[in-house]
Amino acid sequence: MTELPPQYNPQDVEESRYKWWDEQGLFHADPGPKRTPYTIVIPPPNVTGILHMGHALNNTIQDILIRWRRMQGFSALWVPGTDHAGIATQNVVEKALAKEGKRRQDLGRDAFIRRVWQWKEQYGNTILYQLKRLGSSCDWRRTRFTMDEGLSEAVTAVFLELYRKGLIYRGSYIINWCPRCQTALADEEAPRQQTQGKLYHIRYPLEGEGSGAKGEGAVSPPTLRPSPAFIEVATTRPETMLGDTAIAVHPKDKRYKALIGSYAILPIVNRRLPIIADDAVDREFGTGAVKVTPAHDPVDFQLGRKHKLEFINVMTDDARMANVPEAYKGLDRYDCRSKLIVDLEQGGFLGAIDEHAHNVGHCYRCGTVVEPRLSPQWFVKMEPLARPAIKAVKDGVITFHPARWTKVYLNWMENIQDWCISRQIWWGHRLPVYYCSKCARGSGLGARGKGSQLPASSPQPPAEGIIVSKSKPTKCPTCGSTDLKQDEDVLDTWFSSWLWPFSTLGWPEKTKDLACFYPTNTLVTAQEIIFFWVARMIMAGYFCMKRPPFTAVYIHGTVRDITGKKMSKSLGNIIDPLDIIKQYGTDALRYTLVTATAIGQDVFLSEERFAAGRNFANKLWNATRFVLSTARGSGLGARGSIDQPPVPSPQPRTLSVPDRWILSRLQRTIERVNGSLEKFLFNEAATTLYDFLWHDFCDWYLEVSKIQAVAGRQSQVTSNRVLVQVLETSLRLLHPTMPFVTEELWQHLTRATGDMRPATKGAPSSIMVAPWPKADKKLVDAEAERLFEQLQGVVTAIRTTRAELNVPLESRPAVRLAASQAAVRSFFEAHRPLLQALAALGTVDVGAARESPPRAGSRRATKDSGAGKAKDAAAMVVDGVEVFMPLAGLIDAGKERSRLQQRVDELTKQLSGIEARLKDAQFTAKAPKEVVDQTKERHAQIQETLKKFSDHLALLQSM
RNA sequence: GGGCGAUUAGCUCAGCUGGUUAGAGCGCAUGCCUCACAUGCAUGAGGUCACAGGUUCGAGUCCUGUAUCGCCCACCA
Repeated sequence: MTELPPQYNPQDVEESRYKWWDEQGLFHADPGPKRTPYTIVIPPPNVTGILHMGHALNNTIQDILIRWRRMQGFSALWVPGTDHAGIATQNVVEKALAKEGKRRQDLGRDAFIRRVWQWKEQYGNTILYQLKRLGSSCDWRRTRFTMDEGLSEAVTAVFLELYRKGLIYRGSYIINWCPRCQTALADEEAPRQQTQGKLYHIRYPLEGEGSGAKGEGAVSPPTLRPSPAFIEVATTRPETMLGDTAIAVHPKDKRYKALIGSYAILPIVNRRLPIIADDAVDREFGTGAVKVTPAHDPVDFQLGRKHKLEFINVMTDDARMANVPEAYKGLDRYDCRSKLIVDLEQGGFLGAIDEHAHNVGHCYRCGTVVEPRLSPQWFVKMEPLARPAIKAVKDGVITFHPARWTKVYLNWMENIQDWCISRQIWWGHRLPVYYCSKCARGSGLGARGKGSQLPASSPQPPAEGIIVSKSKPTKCPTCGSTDLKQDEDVLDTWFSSWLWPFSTLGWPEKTKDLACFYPTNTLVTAQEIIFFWVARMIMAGYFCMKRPPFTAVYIHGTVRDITGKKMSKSLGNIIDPLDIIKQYGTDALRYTLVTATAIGQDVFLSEERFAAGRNFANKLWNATRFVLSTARGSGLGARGSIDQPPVPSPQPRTLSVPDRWILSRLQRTIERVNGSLEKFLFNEAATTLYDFLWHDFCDWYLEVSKIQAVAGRQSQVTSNRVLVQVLETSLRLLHPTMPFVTEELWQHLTRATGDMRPATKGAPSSIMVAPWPKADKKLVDAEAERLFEQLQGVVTAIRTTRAELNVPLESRPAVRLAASQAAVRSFFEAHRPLLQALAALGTVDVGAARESPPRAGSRRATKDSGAGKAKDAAAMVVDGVEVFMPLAGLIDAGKERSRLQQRVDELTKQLSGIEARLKDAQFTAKAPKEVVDQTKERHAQIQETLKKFSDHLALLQSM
């Protein structure tokens, strides 16, 4: 056994230890009937991902759960993998291409896709390597990618099945369109920028109010003398008025109430526009009346659907006017705007023009103002899918932690919108949809974005010429034509990740893995993707598997910097987990992340906090060094001294009070850690162990053991056994949180003491598969805890006084202790050497408490002067003068008793009062039912509390 | 506008179903290189638990309101 260096250096152990775990196959889980499965699927990071603190927190939590369950004996499987992340990945590769001066169009679709795969092979596993640095114990043999063959098959299978059941349909949708790049943009690709614009007020004459307009197409050219009876609307984009098909007002708006249901006339075009009512209209803004252009505005689009309005597309791909009166045809959108302003002015339709700042989407690539645009897309009808997913959560089949997310989830699910699943990019799962050019001729289906005017909003019977098929059909089933083209679009990234919990286990094949590990147990993720991912997985789980994908969802907080901002590159406030690992070690990173976050609360991080984790690891390292050295010194090494694995309990009769105390504290720690982990209170589990190990074990027990070691052979051996047992057990408890340092120390400790053999023959001996500690109720020892606390109280009191009086260590003052309890007195007498050593004292006399403490010559009197009562106190002789000090711990025992007694008395009295009232027939007969119920409830409550207090009191009195 | 969260020591935060004297880490002060650890040990200072009401024998904890900060969603036509 090599000597451990006095400082823990994580760099020396982490990478090689991880490799060893992996080589030993410790991350692998086999499906089998022998053990209960416990499964987690990773939220697949983007292949383009670079590890950030969010990942670090997310994966640390998953790893804690999986390591904990693995040690508990579950067949614990953590499925890793990555997401193809359509747009993000395509962008990365496009950027690389741009450096060569090429665009993806220059390569063509197939070559570009090949290029993306190349990129993926080369860089796509970066994030997975980084997860390994975190210590994640994923089963890497099962690593999946959302565009794997198997997963792609799953995607197609689901699409086909949804289509067969009428849950997939084609319809129109508003997308962001860049007229310059000629491409559709995702919302995140069209960031909104504060822009100074103008708000134009336009007057629409009311029909039948004596204006020139008397109905559709009745007046042409537009009248130059509008009636004073008009409705005024406001817009920032006047050119879109050419596509208006309604005017909307708020249903409760008094100004317009009378107009609802009547019509206005669209100036210039002279179209009849119904005046409709909708809550979405803001009465305060502008004039309170809104022009509705369903084909050119997202909100208007929704209104258009809801009120079944006409959708008129008035622009071409490059944002020139089309489908409009001759005078405007072909004009650029801004030229059209200028011309319209002039024409409206001339026609007397123009009201005020106000300055107006608003947020406008701009193309992330060229900065052009994007144009919302109607476009044919594919949708999933969600409502039928949502029903079982709502029920599962309402029935508690799936639970959210913290519970408050349940409401958020249900609220969204109950108002669910259909899901637009088609994306106009190249990287992704291509839609299994084919068009027959012959059948589809003239319907415009093959051509995207040429001003489609079909506002389908519900499932439609399969249109002619559309074939949904697993692979390309040889000919059109309707007309027999062989001229078939696959849809150009790919599916939304989430369309593959919503299948993740079962597609990674082999679905649609019926695999052993699927039978064993599905449904999974816990899903760990952040709040941002509850809708995108969590909700959809639940729906897919019920649709495909008829069972929930998981039973618990743990939502952790967002990692923020110290000022509360989200960490992001552009803000420059990133703390890179890999830097922290390098500087402080992985365990420090994990410990700090976990302790920094209470359940579901956001995490605020500053770099200094990681030092605490590093220090803790180092503390453990040195505690183990000490325990090893004593084990060697007492001949405990080279096995034999400890007989039965895991670690036998030392013989109770040889145990001292401190031995019993630390063992008792250990049992409580085990229970607390278990309870915390069950409730997802990872911070509590970690700090419980920190407090126990640092303060109870190192600060007190370790020091005590040094003294016990010199007291005699027997106590030395016992003490060493206890040291080994407590430390070894604690390391196991801490392993899920701090895997590396615990494994390292556990290896040294078990090898030196020879007490740990693999549970299964032939299995590698690793803390990863060592049994999870169980609390031994027999070792819970309230008496020992009480007595040792007395000792701590005395030692602390003496140390405090010494510090205040500046008594140097070398001068070892004599002390007289006065204790009122006989048990405490005999304990002190038996542990005199302990007191002497821990408080650096000379002689220690123990006597009964006196009626009143002597005052003569005292420099420091007790503040408390409850004369006549026995006082627990200590008198220390400093420079020939006796200094008296109250013993806080001892006095409190008495104080607490009387306080408790008082409470018990109070409660008893109250209880009998309530009982009397409940027995009173008049009360129960006459009082309202709720009052009686309330009284009963109160009765039960007090009874429970009383019992708690009485038990505590009885315990105190028994000592 | 809708929803949610927070407000506890100088700083960053714990405090689960109400019940001993409200805790930790960092920082600060004092004394210690005590043979596991100076990434350490001992001791200490520092809190009207945002504010105002209420429920209760008892409130940091539960209820109502106010103020401030923050997040998510929708969005100013």
